[in-house]
Amino acid sequence: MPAHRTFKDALYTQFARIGHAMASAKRIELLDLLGQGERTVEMLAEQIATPVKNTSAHLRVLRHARLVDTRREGTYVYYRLADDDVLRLLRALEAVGHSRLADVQHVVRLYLDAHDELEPVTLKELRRLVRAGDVTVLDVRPVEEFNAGHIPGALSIPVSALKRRLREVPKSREVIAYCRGRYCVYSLEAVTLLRKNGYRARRVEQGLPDWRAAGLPVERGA
Amino acid sequence: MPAHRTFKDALYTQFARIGHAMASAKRIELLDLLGQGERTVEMLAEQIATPVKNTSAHLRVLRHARLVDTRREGTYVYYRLADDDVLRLLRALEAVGHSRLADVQHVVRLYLDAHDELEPVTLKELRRLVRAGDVTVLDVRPVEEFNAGHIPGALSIPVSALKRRLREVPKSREVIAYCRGRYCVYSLEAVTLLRKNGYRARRVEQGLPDWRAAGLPVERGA
DNA sequence: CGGATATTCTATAGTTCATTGGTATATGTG
DNA sequence: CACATATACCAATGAACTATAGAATATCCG
Repeated sequence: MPAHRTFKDALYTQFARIGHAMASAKRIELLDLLGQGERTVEMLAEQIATPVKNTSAHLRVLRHARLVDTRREGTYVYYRLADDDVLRLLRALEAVGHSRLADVQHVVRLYLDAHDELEPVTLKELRRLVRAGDVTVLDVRPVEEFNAGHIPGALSIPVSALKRRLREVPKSREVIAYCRGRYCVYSLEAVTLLRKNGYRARRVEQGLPDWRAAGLPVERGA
Repeated sequence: MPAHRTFKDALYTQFARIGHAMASAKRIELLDLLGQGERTVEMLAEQIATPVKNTSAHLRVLRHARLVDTRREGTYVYYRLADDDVLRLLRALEAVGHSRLADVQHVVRLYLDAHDELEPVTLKELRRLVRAGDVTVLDVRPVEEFNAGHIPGALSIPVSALKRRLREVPKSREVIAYCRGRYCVYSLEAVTLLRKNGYRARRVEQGLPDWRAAGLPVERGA
């Protein structure tokens, strides 16, 4: 076998390891969650609705492919994406899936677009609206995620509490809700609820990880 | 099971199909080759040193994931990347691999960097040099690839014929050799040969697909 | 139409992977 | 130090995948 063949095989085998790490639905979901910020195994297991044991095994595969890193704090192990390249890779994967796989479009249309007649707000537009200051930006993710980082000036009301805390949202201005990203349903539910109660409301198509990746400022804490 | 779980499972399963398509060394190599331009099954089989039968099977997986499309011409079937998003995905994968996998760095260093003491030329720099017009740009890929698209003004001498046709390269100016991309060894061999014969020569780190992807002009034909 | 070429489909054996039960390790607490 | 908690490792099983041989299809050419 010629030397350059050995080289190529070795090289592409390494790249294939990464492909393999992303060849499972649960693992992609894990990466997507970790795009939000670091999480413990337990939190991840709950969010992907999978036993801790399996989650741990999947995380091991991801760690082996060097897509995630860990940090220990007491008895908890926190996982996070290894670096920004990984998020870019994930987004590239989703872009291909979204544009090429008819099934993705079908699934998304079924669950998201159906409830979302109004054109969603783009990041660019959101940024402009935030600067102009004449909208209420509503972060509907769980409070911990809000605290870990959010769009400056955003109001935090998790979607689970929105109905109860509706009075905190001023009715005079348009509400722009955001959550984790393109495939997150929280902001969708929020917009549906708000409109039902007479608000003008739209959702942002992308999420906080994209806002951060675009180099826009992120605020921390309550 | 809650509805949103069904949705997520369906969605991430679709994305995992793409991951799976990229979970094999041969398939990534195929994608990399197709990044150069369209190819028949036979050509691809030869280049990845794999029986046509197996190559066809791998291509089927790629087609199923909608990463490649085909076109028939007589008895030949030409494969090509489905769209530019796929090339971006491939590059994102390589970027992660390159930055995160120690093995990749090791392999690359062994075969490429060792011969390449001089800093390789970046695309941006190459563009400037081309405009200034004081270098010879040398395309060392096979003639068919050159004809399918090349950097305007480039001289075409496949690396296999370079030794024999050395006199066609003017010695007065620096030579910048390019080929398929970061992991292509042609330009490396060319630079080694040129230097041995008293030329000032460097290689471009990226390749024609990257040049094209950057929106720079491509010339066709001989 | 018949033969030749390029490619794909079908079937199968060998291999790899996800899942899961059992067990081990690491850290904190009393 | 014993014990509880969170996580990781090991092993066995069944499912899924790869490589490959043989048959089938599609197209061209005369």
